[in-house]
Amino acid sequence: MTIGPLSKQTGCNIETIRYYERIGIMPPPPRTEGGHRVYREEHLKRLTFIRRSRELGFTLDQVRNLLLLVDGDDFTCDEVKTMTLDHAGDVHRKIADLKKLERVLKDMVSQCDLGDVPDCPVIDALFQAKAPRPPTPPSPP
Amino acid sequence: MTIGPLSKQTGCNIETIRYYERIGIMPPPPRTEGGHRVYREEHLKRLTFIRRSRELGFTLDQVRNLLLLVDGDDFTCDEVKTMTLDHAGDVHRKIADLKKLERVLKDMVSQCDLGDVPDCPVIDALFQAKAPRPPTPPSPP
DNA sequence: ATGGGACCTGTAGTTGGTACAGGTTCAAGG
DNA sequence: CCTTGAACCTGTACCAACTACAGGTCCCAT
Repeated sequence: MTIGPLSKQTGCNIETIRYYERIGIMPPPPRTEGGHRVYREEHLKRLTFIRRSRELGFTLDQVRNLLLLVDGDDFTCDEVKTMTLDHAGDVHRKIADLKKLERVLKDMVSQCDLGDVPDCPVIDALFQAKAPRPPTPPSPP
Repeated sequence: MTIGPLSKQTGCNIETIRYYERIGIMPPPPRTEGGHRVYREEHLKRLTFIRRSRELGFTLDQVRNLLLLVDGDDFTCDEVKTMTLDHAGDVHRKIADLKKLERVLKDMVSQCDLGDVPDCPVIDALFQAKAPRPPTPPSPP
């Protein structure tokens, strides 16, 4: 299998495959006389693993670690589980952050819908450092 | 105000401020005889705007557009609202994607907890291209 | 033998900054 | 007035994770 078919089967760009080889995450495959890369089943498996991990949001560094575990046959399921849970935690935090963001964006826009506002409330909000609406006005003195 | 105080007041790195100037998103401020940048209130306002927009996840390109609207005094609140809603949509989609991701990661890990499994289910799942559990069989058309 | 598609290497660009190195200026204390 | 050292200057290189060429070579079907 040359690089084209491998690309098609994995959905991974040709340039990306060569990139993965350059950074040492894919092993350099044997070549034809003329220098074309020739891949076999094992490469397909490995690249699938990498792509799938990337899709799941693991960084290339994390993928490298996962591959180390896979390559040495001494890995414990527990190490893998820990890495995955760590990553799940990251994802969870990112979701929370984005939800806050969405809240703020929608709050800003909702000001636009009140009609009868003088300036653009979104722009106004952007000119404020932090806290577009002050966190509930100070309780009556 | 020199760049140091501006940095402190906005929470924006000095190098980042100079970077913003280089890419033309902050105007080049006047200088002292010796070449030090001297900022005034208007720069503080603008940089605050940029930082706040970035915190809310607008790309620098989007910020550039927002600033164009702000700079020309002919902007309509509606344009701003549209941009913000577009961005909110992006954020919404990202949240949905990440939730799916979290689901998959947790599902993989939960296989580990069933005890009595032969190999590492996470690694096994990663070797599968897409759909660790096939997505509910094709519904009839 | 030839045409053209697939492949090769190497370099540069993307986004949004950060990190130096190596040199200059400013302002306060002596 | 002079010295010191903090703050500032420019320019370049680096990060992730690719992508996009340019300019050249190879493979194989006709």
